[in-house]
Amino acid sequence: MERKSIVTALAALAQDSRLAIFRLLVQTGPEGLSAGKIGEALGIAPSSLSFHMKELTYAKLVSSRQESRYVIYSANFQTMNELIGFLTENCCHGQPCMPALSEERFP
Amino acid sequence: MERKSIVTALAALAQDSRLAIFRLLVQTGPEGLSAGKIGEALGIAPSSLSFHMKELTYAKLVSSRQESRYVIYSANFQTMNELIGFLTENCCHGQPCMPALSEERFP
DNA sequence: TCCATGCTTCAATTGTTATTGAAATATCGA
DNA sequence: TCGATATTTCAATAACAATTGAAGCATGGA
Repeated sequence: MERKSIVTALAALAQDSRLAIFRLLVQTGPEGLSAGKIGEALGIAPSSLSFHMKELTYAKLVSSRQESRYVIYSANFQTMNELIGFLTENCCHGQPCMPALSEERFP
Repeated sequence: MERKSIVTALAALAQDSRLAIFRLLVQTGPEGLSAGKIGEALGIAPSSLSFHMKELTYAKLVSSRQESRYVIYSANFQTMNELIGFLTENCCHGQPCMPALSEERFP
């Protein structure tokens, strides 16, 4: 993942509604949620939601699939990981620095 | 860490220069770097750098200390971790989802 | 085929952010 | 004390992002 894509992903997450959407989808898992459910769960107007989903999709943080007349969105876990990896890469010259923080992060 | 602080931190990182600054400081470790060194390393003008450091400081992603006439900045690792924790919290309802990703992230 | 539902697109408005150069402040060494 | 170095502040400009409501486009059921 290149630096430009990382900035795009961070910018996509750096917004109240989108951060809430992304987290909801992360917690929901691969089965995802329809646009309608997301909007309802978070109190976001349809056109506004659509705008935000487009940003998240462009940043490759979520994927969508059509299911009859619903659009189902789900989190893209790989992008999330590449993001985290980028931020922490080669931390402290690779020297031991935070032994307490290496617990399992993904179940 | 509250959601508002998370958005602030993400917004601080969602910018080319600041992401580069933060990464440089993460890789440098606790000893940190002076403002001048950072600007020189990344080709950022002093006033612009100062603006960005203020953003990163406000977001608690970096800390600074005065050392004679230099200002030394260093990454705030705790904030970085809280950020990562927030994004991945309760991933997939807590069900196993990505066993391959649990390798140590911090040396 | 027609209507209702689910979602997206568009245009306008408003607010926020980055960059620049010049000026200010503060510390150090001669 | 004076000049040089290190950094921050300020004001102006230009670019970008979020929200709203109305209109558009599919899909599915009566």
